[in-house]
Amino acid sequence: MKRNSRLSLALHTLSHMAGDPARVRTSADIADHAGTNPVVVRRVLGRLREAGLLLSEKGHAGGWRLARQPETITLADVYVALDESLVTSEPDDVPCECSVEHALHRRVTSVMQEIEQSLIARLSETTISEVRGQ
Amino acid sequence: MKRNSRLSLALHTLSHMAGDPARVRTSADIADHAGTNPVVVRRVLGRLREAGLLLSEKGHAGGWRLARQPETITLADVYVALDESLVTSEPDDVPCECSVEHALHRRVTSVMQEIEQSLIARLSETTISEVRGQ
DNA sequence: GAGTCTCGTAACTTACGCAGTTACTAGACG
DNA sequence: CGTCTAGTAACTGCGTAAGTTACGAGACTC
Repeated sequence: MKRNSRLSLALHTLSHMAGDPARVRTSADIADHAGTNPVVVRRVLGRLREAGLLLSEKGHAGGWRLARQPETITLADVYVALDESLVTSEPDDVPCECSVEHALHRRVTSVMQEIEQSLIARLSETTISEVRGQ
Repeated sequence: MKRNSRLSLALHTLSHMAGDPARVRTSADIADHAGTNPVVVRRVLGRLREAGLLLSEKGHAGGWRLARQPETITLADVYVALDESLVTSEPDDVPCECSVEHALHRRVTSVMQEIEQSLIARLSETTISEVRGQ
């Protein structure tokens, strides 16, 4: 995918965790299963920890585990935690005097934001537990 | 923006054309107004020509103009013509044996496609003529 | 306390896409 | 024939993200 590399890794990992919440996994284990690098895993999962979805512990027997019951974590929680966005809401950095461009930008941005809300609403209908059962 | 650079250029140009459909514009004129390069303009508008939205003519007094009445061209037509896509529908190139990943991929792709259809439906409610009037 | 295991993070490399640019060809007009 | 335009190939530059290496900070075992 494109921007969904992080999202795929996060969802994949959390879905597995939902199947065995007690198990603590190291970033090396996760990276191995996902076919990537431990540092990449820590970068991505670090965002989920900041969002309160995961806990991480250093040292012997340390690693990653869910911070909440898997039934309470939705795909939307993960999407939002990773700051994924369709709109990219740039701060209108171009000081354009063209009224057509302004009107257009407002229109498109408005539709995009509405669609993004629909996406989040749809993603929030599925929890990371439910995905496993397909 | 990110992937919306082409879309912005296309919509901006077509909105102006909607205000004066008879006028033929050169890629140099368009590039100048949009703050970009004639080759970039031809690349982007070329896609719209392939989609039947624009006509282009070479030679003296040549240039670009609308192929249809501006009232019949919607923002969705432009979006689709540019092959914009939220899903990026990769052909599942990873031969992953992990059932969790498969279930996840199906679920996310399904939601994304549904959302993309909503986006196109919303964009099709506005024509390039209407944008001018705000 | 020494050794080991883990996360946290900085710094660098690599890959990729896209805008921009240059330069050329192909038509169209006068 | 000269010029004006689009069409297109080829290259550069830039930004983003993944991958990699390296090291520091805690936490546990002995």
